[in-house]
Amino acid sequence: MPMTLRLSRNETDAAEIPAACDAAAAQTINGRLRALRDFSSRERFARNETLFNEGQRADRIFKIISGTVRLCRHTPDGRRHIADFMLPGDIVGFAEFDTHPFTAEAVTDLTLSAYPRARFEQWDSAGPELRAGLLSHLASTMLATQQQLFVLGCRNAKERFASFLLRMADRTDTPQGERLDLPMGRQDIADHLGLTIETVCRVITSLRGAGLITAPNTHQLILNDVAGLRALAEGIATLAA
Amino acid sequence: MPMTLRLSRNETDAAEIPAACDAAAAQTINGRLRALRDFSSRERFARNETLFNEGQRADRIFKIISGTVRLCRHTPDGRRHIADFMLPGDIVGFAEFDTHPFTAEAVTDLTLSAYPRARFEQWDSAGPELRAGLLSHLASTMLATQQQLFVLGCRNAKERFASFLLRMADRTDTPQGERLDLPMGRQDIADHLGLTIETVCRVITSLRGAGLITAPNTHQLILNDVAGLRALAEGIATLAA
DNA sequence: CGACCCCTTGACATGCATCAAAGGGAGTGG
DNA sequence: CCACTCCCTTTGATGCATGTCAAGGGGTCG
Repeated sequence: MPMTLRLSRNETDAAEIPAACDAAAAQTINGRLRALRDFSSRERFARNETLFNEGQRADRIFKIISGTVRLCRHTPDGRRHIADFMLPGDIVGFAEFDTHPFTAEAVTDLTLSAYPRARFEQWDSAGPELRAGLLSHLASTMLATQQQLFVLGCRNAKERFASFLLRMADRTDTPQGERLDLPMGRQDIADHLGLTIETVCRVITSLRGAGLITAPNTHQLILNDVAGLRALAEGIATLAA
Repeated sequence: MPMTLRLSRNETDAAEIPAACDAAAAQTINGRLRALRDFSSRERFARNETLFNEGQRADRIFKIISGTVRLCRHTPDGRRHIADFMLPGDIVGFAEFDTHPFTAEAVTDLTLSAYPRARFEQWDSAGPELRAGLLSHLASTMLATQQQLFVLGCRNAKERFASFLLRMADRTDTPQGERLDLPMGRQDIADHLGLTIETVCRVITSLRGAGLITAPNTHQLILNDVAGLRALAEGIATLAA
């Protein structure tokens, strides 16, 4: 979420509608990217490959087509923090200064489109819609980052994990009872939530014991009780078990 | 830092130079605010007064003239998280959507200028400079938020406090050996760093014991060894004591 | 079938929170 | 000017959530 834009489902969908490819559409972010199609390149990365490293020059904008990316930073002594995961439709690398503030790695096999940033930022042709779209996206990215800050600042392990699940379900439009895909491993989740892998495992066990979730397999969870999870995430409820 | 803009020292200073009040200056953020002078109001708040509450309509932009503001959120069960402190020169309320995502309270007695947001956002007259200025400020705000996320995600109490001190010293241009003003109380620092007030006190005691800092009084600290503090903050060094 | 990798669980350690109480410092009233 | 009071800070004693260390367990790929 930091330094990146996340497109709302609506806009992403709209971007796929050919009819939207007119002059007005070029004034949205996705419209602008579409206008740069001829300058873009489709690329693939294998699991755990690096898209770019922290400090590297940020001259391209990436739009995730399929797969998941993690944005992470490292401490000199080897600890890792995952600022956020980027899902299909998300855009990486737009809001940075000239260098990337984090490393981007493929969590799964990955397909993306890369656009030259310099062209994207030729503002001369940018209309008020694009400007509004950019500010609005920056604001929502900001909001998400601030939310995560709140989570790390105030909440315990179960609350953090519940927040994470709810956000993932929300981002992927997964309703209660459906299988929620978690493409990242436990260690990634732990590094995102400021916990250890063992604690994440224990929390999952505990939530499963409470009936809030079901775990068909390692990378899929079913949220049985979204309201309960929300109560847990908000700190309204505590888990007896 | 979240949802807010922080002006670099340079720009703040430039804003005070009358000669800068020409057409070009109206294309910077501070220039734009100055152009709205006639619509602005100077206001004062006493210590602990509330500027606005979370969820309240965000129709004004505030520029801190003197004093300190805390931006905070509360959990339903009473825990509090301070996203950031706003210092003189900082701007609050710019990057939000239509409602404030947090509560703003006066840490100390406070003077500020309030500007109508609607007028600020009449983009018709905005040139490329203002646009660049806005994006650049959003990006740096974002960077700071992400940095704080990293701190809360990866670091222990001493490291967090050292990071906090270094950032405060940096924001206030306080060099090593000079008194660093900490207008906020220990509880505020604790809520900002995701710690308890007792832990903050113990950390201070510990850093003082190590000679890294001196504490002339509660609201002033002297950083005796910025390099040492930086090593601590980065996780390179540990404190023996 | 075996090896590897990741996940899970258990036992133990510890950093920080919690609970409790004493120690300033600033403002107020005598 | 001093004493009182209130609020905040500091320190101490103890407990708990989470980290650390260690040992299986299960799925996947060759």
